[in-house]
Amino acid sequence: MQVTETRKRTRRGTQRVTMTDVATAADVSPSTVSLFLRRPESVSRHLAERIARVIDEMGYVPNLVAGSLAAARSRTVGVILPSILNSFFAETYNTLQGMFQAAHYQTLLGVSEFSPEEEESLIRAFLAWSPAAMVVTGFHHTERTRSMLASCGVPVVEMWDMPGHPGEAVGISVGFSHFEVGRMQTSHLYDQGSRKVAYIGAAASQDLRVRSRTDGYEAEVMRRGLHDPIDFTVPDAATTEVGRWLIDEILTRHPDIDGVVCSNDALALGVLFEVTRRDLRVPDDLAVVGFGDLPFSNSCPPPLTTVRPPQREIGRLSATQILAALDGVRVTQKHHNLDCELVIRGSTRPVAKR
Amino acid sequence: MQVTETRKRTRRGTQRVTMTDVATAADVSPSTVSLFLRRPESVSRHLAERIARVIDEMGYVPNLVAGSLAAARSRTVGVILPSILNSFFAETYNTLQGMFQAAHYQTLLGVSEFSPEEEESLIRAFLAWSPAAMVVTGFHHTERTRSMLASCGVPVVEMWDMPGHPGEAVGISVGFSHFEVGRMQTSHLYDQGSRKVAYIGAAASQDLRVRSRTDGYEAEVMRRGLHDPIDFTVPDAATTEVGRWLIDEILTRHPDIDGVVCSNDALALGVLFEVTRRDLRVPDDLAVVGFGDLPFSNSCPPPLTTVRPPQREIGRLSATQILAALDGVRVTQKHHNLDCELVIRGSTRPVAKR
DNA sequence: AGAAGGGGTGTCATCGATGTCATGCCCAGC
DNA sequence: GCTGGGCATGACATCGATGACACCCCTTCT
Repeated sequence: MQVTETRKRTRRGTQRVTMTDVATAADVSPSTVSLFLRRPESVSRHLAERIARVIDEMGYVPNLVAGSLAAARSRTVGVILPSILNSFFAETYNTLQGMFQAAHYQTLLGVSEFSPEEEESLIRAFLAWSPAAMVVTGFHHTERTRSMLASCGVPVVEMWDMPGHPGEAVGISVGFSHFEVGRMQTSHLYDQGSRKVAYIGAAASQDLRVRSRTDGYEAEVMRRGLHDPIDFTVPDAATTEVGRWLIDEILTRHPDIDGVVCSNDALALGVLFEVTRRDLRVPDDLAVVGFGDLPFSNSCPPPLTTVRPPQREIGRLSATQILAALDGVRVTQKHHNLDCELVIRGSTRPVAKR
Repeated sequence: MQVTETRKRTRRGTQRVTMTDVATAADVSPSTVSLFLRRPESVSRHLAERIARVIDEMGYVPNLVAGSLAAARSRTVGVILPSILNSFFAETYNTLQGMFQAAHYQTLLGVSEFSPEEEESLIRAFLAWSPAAMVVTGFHHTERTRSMLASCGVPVVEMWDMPGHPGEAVGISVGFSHFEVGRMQTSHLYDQGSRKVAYIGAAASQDLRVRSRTDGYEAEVMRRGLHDPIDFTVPDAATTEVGRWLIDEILTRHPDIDGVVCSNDALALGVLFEVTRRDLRVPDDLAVVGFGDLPFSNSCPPPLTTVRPPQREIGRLSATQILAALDGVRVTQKHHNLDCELVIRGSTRPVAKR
């Protein structure tokens, strides 16, 4: 019967295999193991093979907590999204995650539910983990968030928006002009024949980007000068249900509108549903333009004309900027403004012209 | 001109305010500060106030990395979801996050894109951070994932499914029977008058839960014995577009079906769109039942009959179980099977009966 | 042949907390 | 007035890595 090793049981101590265990087993020093893990090419082939074999045999998993403490940084990138309820940011997130993973950084996701306070608490929590970088959505932060981000000493990207004035962005910005989106949506409706265009929006109380799009709408309406802006924007979440309800309200009060701009494709879908119920024809009686190009937008009857944000490109560029900064490359351009694409489909294109 | 303090610059050393700095400023020992942060009630009021003030003044942020290393665990819970593209899991995640936050645990989200290998890599990364607990989706893991989860020594919850046989679950399970969902969907169609019911599904190659629902469908079809099962399930993502395409295929090959079960409401929406285009009436010519009760399901024409999974309850119960385990409560029940609700709406209820 | 150079490996202090245990203080009880 | 107990506080070793630097040994150049 084997005597149980009376290893000097310190107060703590896990069963975990440590780097020292590996080093002992491979008959090298812990530094060599550490070096092997970080820069395998600077360890001789001979030892590298032996260490690799021992690591595999012992099932060694490096303790990132200890590593991060010693190095005062981690291979972790914090990402904050406002919501995962709609698929708006999903593509961007997937791109970010993919690129960071390829560079051996781990992505951690926090969801702020559009609340700057919640965002602050998430960022505080992330920073306590000494991340290598942070990616946040938009510029709408609390004062404390701004100062934390400004002073944390890691690269920060604010994505999905474009700074309206200098100093609005804390870090690098990667996004597009929501004002321009609103203008583009509205302009397109006039161009294809609408003469009285209304706007419906949702979630504006929380999402300042919706507000910018509305501003773009109003500017374009004023420029055309055919009528006063008609803006029905509510603080509720942007759902199909709310879209139905809003268009219902608008059609009751302004039965003569012949075009509607929606802050979100989910709302636009609700508009299509309600308009169908009322036996109006789209786009002949009412042209509809949305924003987001959500998964259903191409398959509803009629397919939805919409503005497609550069979701993937935002992710790609954000990750590129951060990885460059982490590699010590000096930032040449702090703000990256991308273009959105107007995807013209059946909801604004008269059937005759198809 | 003030002489720069020639503090003995150790090789590393951040500008960060440490607990020792706070202790010095408050004229107490670091242990007391630590104790105050972890159990404020066991520090005298007098000191507590002083420490709190100093912490606030100095803007001290505890270094969770150091804390986790010392404690060999962290106040972090890792959650793995298969996807954030659809809003399926969003409600569950929000509930989890909310409950963990209330208990001062931080939630970290990883997205596996339905890939067991990707899941393994995420779990490996999370475990390297010594989380307090793990929440994963389903039972479809790699062998290494299973052994990592089994041996990591923290509470593990597998959610959104029900073990089909003992040993399928590694940890605590919180979910429902997808087989039963498929059965329920199918049975409802027969009950409301359908005589030939087809099944359309997507993402089944990755998502075994879809497979279980299909099995439920087939079992019910066999039980009724009116016809052979008609199953069109494809590996593509479950989008509206795919739904249109699948129902198109089915109606071409089996024009006589009068009911269709969809593995997902997004597919069902595509079915409604395509059926509308073909001038068929729902539910009179074709009854449709979906799964998920997505945000649009109540507002499309006609509103979609669907099976609503207990999203929030899954989150609530998972968090409760984990928090109990972390509090040292012995687990009394390892498997929690919840019920889904059949939400009957216009897509299966004949208009006459309304 | 001796000096210079350089790649590979080991030593050791250190990162910033935690948790155990010792200590000191205060007060009640006899 | 002395003892004992309980509670608040402090000292100190420790968690598992990293990274600066020392060192060794072998090659190459003069």
